[in-house]
Amino acid sequence: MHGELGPGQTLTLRGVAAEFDVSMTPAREAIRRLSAEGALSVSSSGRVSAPELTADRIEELAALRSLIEVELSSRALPRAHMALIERLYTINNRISEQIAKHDAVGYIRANLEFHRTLYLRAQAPAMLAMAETVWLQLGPTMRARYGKLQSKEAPRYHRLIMSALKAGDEPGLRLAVRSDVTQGLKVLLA
Amino acid sequence: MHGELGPGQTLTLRGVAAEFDVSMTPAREAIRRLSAEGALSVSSSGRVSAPELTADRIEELAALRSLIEVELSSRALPRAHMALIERLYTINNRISEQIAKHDAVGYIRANLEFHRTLYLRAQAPAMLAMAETVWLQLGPTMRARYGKLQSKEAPRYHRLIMSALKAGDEPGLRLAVRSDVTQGLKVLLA
DNA sequence: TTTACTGATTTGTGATCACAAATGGGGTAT
DNA sequence: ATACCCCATTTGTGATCACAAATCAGTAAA
Repeated sequence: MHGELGPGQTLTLRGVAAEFDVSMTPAREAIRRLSAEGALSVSSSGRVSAPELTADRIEELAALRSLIEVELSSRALPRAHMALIERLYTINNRISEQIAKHDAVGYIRANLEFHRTLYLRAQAPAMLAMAETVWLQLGPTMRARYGKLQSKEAPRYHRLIMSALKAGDEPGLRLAVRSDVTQGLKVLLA
Repeated sequence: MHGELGPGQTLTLRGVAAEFDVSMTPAREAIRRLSAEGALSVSSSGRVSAPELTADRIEELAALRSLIEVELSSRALPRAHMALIERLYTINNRISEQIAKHDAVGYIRANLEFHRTLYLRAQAPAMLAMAETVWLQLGPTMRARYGKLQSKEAPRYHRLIMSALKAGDEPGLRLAVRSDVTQGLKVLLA
């Protein structure tokens, strides 16, 4: 999810088992679970690797993000009080720090935390799980793109999201979230 | 997905292994994979069962169905030619037959085939997989409800879906699909 | 009748192993 | 230089096992 694996990077059962100092059995379960969510792809011979997404699939996943996350933000809006918005500001500053450090994994992690913090307020665990499944699938690709990008500014639409939250402006919030996702898509397809 | 398991019904590794005449290992992988998708829930002690959904969660899953399936139908519309629509008619008749036979599992299966046939045309595998994950989670609950319902008529909105397809009417199609899902939700919460 | 306890049984977990298939590299022939 | 082939090694799969925890039934006490 955080882009610790690049697209196409392969994993072996014994490798993962050794890395976490367990036997093959738990490693196998973890890998199979991630494959079931589409986070890892298995070749016909059973070998597992981080997925290399086609442009079509990236577009699909971005469309899913948009559908689900707009709904999540909309459901979070009535429950969003000031403490939450301040927390979002803090996280947003952390995002800028990670960008300054050129830390791709840190950037992705902080960016997702921004979104998750907002969506947790929606009290919609099934939807949040769906959104996270999508993030999981996009992780390796995001890392590959953001790793190459130098000196990107902090996500422009995050400020719009926060001010729409503060104003209780639902249409504005929906638009801001959709724009943020779309902007992310543009980066991935650039 | 088809409601062969009722809500709360428990599964054991050794039970599934014996049922399919394999060892515990493949049974475990299958069960863990289904748990990862939310199709089975695991208790804190690791025991697995078909999920018993709360009303809140059912509403969430129905909202997800609506979001994703409306989008899928919309993407399928430009590619839907006459042969597809005729196929939908055939499946819809099969649905009526299953209702007449009071076969809950057969009804669910045919109903999902109707939707899947349409959505396959969208050429959006990631979205379809998401929709199927939702169906998977709703399976046991649907069976429990439809099993009790006697003499239900065939889904009213399927005809609307087909005529909107024939007319190339996108807003009408979106509305018809949303109505069909909403109608299904009403049955589940009744 | 209900509650509490206890021992037999069931059950998930992690580990290990044998085996077949796939992979990858080095050498040979064209 | 390229394509092909062959063999050592890696890798996933399914099976089995030991063990601890949880579950369940049956009994006894209140």
